[in-house]
Amino acid sequence: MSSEGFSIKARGLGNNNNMGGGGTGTKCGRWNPTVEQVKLLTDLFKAGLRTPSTDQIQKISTELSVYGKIESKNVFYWFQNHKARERQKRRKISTVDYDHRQDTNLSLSHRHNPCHHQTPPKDTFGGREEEENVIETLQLFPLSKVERANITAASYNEYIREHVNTTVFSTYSSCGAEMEHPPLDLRLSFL
Amino acid sequence: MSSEGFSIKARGLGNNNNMGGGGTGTKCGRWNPTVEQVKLLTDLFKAGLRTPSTDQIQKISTELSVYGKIESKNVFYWFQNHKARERQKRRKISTVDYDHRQDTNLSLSHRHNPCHHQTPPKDTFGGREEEENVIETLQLFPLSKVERANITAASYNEYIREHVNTTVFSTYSSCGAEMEHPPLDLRLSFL
DNA sequence: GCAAATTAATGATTTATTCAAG
DNA sequence: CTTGAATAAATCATTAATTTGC
Repeated sequence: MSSEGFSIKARGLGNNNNMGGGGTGTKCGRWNPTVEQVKLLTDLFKAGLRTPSTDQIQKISTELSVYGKIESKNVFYWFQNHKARERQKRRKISTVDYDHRQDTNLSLSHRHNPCHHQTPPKDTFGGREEEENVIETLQLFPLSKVERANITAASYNEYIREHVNTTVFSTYSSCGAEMEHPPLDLRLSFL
Repeated sequence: MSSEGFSIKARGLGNNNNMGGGGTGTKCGRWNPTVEQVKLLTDLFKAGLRTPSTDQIQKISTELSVYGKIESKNVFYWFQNHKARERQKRRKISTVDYDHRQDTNLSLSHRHNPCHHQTPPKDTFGGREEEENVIETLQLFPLSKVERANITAASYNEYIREHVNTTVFSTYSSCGAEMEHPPLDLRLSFL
């Protein structure tokens, strides 16, 4: 696998430098959203938009470019981060609710709620403080048709190639029913 | 309303469960798993166990019996249901997607296209917290119809790596936030 | 008041899970 | 059972806030 023209970002402190040093015009550091941009993005998020499609990202990006430099990826990342951090924020506060698997909270052990996994029905909506229920003008539209995404192996190869060059892990073991799972092993000892 | 109900649990160990413990007078209609039981079962499932053998079921059952009443069949059914419902959940989403999930036309580029798959956070099962109202598709006007090209964290990443370094336009037009914010509906009209 | 030093936010990447299709 | 796709979680890195000493 010959690496092509990708460069690996030096991780860890070490490389600092002052990109954009001169500060003249081209500041290549990172996107720095203007208040208008953030406002719009936030509104969209509040309206319920969580993971915009490429098309939407494109439109949003174009629209926001009026307020300043911006790229599609910035929009994409913004939603990823915002979504994750809102969730994270929530999680920190309410350590309750249902079982909330994972987390491996070491010291989280009680909660005797006869939880029922899967209570998917219409789910009791509207609880979590985020009540920004879609505004009337916002309509949920069933977009067009669909097709299954058929991605060729090409992309996967590239993906692998990228990672192989940076980190060698590919520890796909998947031998049998059990896989490694640190904290879990202890609990599975009885099997 | 201040019925409280759930308050933040101090990280104490507490431990209660055992409601009905030995099945004494408990609502013995059907098995009502305790959190510990669900936790372990979920962990096993996550670890890859999908269809435990009779032997495994027996062991699991025995192990879980310390947390409360349980029978082998409960374990058996749990796995059957969990597996089926996880799949069902996923399918449901895909079906819904039939309306909006456009997909990438992968036959377009030779390299790889960024694709994106929109998945509503209906991860109700054990864990993801789904708070905020999530909307799969947010459309103000029925204009968009054929969308393709989707994005994904990984692929977008590659995409960026491959094609980045371009489109660095400095469209600084408005340097500041001056201008009131029009109503949301108007501001989102571009979508 | 103003910068260097420190801390808080948050943009950008990487890694780990998960479900499904072949 | 292998591999494709798509996240969400975790982490890294840089910019804005702020604190602090002068």
